[in-house]
Amino acid sequence: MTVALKKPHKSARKPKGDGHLRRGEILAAAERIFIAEGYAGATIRKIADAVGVSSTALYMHFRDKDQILLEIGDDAIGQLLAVNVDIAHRPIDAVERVRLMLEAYMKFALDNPNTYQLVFCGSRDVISKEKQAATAELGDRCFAEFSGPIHEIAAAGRLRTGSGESAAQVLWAACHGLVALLITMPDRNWAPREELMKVTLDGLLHGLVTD
Amino acid sequence: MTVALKKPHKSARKPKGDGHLRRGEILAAAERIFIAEGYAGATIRKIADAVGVSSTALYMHFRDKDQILLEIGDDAIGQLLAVNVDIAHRPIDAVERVRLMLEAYMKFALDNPNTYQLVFCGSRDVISKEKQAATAELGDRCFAEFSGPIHEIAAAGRLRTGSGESAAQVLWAACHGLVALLITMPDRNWAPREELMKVTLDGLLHGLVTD
DNA sequence: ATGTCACACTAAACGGGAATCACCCAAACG
DNA sequence: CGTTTGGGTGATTCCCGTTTAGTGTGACAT
Repeated sequence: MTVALKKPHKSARKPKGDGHLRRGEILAAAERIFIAEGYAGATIRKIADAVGVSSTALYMHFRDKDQILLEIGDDAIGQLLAVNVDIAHRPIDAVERVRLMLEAYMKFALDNPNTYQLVFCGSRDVISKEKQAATAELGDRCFAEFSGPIHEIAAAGRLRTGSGESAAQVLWAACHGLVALLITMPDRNWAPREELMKVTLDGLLHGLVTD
Repeated sequence: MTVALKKPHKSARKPKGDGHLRRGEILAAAERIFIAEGYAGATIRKIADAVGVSSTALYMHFRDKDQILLEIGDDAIGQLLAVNVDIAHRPIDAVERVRLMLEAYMKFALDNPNTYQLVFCGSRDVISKEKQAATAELGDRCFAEFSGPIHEIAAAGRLRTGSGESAAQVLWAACHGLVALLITMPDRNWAPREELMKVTLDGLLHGLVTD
């Protein structure tokens, strides 16, 4: 057809993404918007607009909105896992490794509040369970890395109370609670964050572990 | 009144609610649905249907959906506050009062997971800040009641580290974290709940308070 | 060159959410 | 009676995620 000669491309269409390039663009735009505006703010249409593509196009590359955001969450947990693995290999006391991991965890949460909420506060309302398979698996590995040094402590008979497993869960939960509250209620009269983190870690580690 | 003798008016309309009776009906229906199906499940239309009234009618009695649910949340916090006040007046050691309050808090959360999430995990996405005035105030009083015995402990010089305020915040956060995780990730391999709660309380209290 | 095939993409629509609009009806009051 | 008024309503608006049906284009076989 002569059409191509008359007008180069009257369509405002984006050129085809070579390979799976488009998928990456979508993820990048989605992450940017999600980080800035949270779950509800990151709508399919907004993401599509940012990429310069129709909203329908997102469904070529992702099953649904949750899959996009969960993939972002997976990335984030992946980073966390890497940090934990790194700390796990350091030749320092197990208690110190535990402390470093928890500090990194809380720092991550406070630096990425929306992503943290998505992954760790995702109510059953918002994201259905089946979709979280990959995320949950990464989370498990993250927790396993964290449990390592704690089981060392337990094996050394340094645990004052409870099993290694419950100690690990309790430590995680305490840190989760702190950052979750700081994130969801930022306007309360909180003591300085560093002090809260320190009191949490010092208090619990001193309470759970004999030296 | 002859009204009652006349025909019951073929209109499918509900008879006028005397006083603000209708408002209570709406709250009751909303609470039932919300407890069973969570925030997203409790839609305006569903609540209206349950009451037997058009969805528009809800806006006669409430500014918007969030006001309905927040009122339910306020009720719940009110109960929590009452429990805390009761415990606060018991003639027992301050540490024991703290422990009882936190146990009651966690029991409340686990017994009312949806309500707990609404009030204490409500992301900024879901419920805008301004609307939470009453809820926040009740929460403050609840926390103040909880802080009382902790400041007693601090004043007695029994605090191992940090201020009374930070100790109170950390204790609250740790318990919040535990129940929040139990609620949002019920399928993980948790240690028994009683053990987790015990380890959290024993650990932190032992770590923070000298005896 | 030419058919035709597959794919990346689109516009339009659907169903369902919250919220609003313009009305309406019956009771109460004078 | 007429008027007011407060508790209602159905239709509508706007936005959401998602689906459907169709389209332009590049690649490849002929």
